[in-house]
Amino acid sequence: MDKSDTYILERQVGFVMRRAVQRHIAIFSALIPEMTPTQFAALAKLCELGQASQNELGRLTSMDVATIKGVVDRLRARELITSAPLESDKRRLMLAPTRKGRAMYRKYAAQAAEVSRQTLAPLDEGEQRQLMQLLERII
Amino acid sequence: MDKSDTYILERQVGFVMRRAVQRHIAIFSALIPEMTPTQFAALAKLCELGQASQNELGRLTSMDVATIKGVVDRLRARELITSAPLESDKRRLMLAPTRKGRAMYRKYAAQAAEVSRQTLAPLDEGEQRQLMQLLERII
DNA sequence: CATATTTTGTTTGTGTACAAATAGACTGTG
DNA sequence: CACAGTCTATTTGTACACAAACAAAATATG
Repeated sequence: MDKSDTYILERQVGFVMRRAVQRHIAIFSALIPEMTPTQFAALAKLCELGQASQNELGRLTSMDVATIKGVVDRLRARELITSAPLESDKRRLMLAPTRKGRAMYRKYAAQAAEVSRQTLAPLDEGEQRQLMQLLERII
Repeated sequence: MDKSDTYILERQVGFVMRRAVQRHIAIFSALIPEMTPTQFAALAKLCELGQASQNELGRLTSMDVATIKGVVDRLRARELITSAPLESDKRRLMLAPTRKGRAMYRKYAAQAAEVSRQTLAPLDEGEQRQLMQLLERII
């Protein structure tokens, strides 16, 4: 039995990425316990755009239709965003941040950047850039 | 408003890693539709160990107690593993792969390695090693 | 114009992932 | 021995994540 054809869980990208994501989420929820990374991503993107349909927002935040629906429902329940059917295209549900949602985004944007900083803290600046570039290429 | 203090979702490690994991899982389920990455990880580790308690297996595969329970339940339902309380310590639930479970692991170990290969395919060998090393340091 | 196709959103079902509460079994220390 | 603290497993509740099936609205194409 050659060692090279042994499957070693700890050396698989999927396993290592899953653990890195776990650590990232732990850092996020320590710094921003008020919402999840996913919710913040959706809110941030919607604040950046001003408004967007649910489908559009899902595509831009890499969430499928069922996932974005749940996230939007929870953000709306907390009155961070509003939703209304579009007159000119009744299929589409237009979303926009509320005043409260924009305030929430402004309040935590700096913290969210700090989450990224802490996640990457074990690496020096060059390594951080490298990691980001490599990750972007395997998306 | 300085561009440098703008929060850009696409440049956050968490977001990029989440997308990379999504792609990885898509590759995995295309190559191994029979089980999930998590289930395969637990089965692989258990085959490597021969046997382990549920708690131990959870720690070694980075799954918390509730998560590993669900995974174990599903693997047992498919008769890929067995479980039995340990005589010498009645708190512990000892797990072991069944013959069928070991066969399943052998059958898909090469495919699972191929999943890692395809996930990293956009990178050359040096870059692949680099990415793995950088990821391991932010765990 | 008529209808085939596409787009958007919803619903249902399954599978991670984690927090918090609970219960039973073990261990250590007085 | 007693019992406080720890360990293992279970349960409940919430939140992604995705597949598949569905309905309604819009668009394309003949």
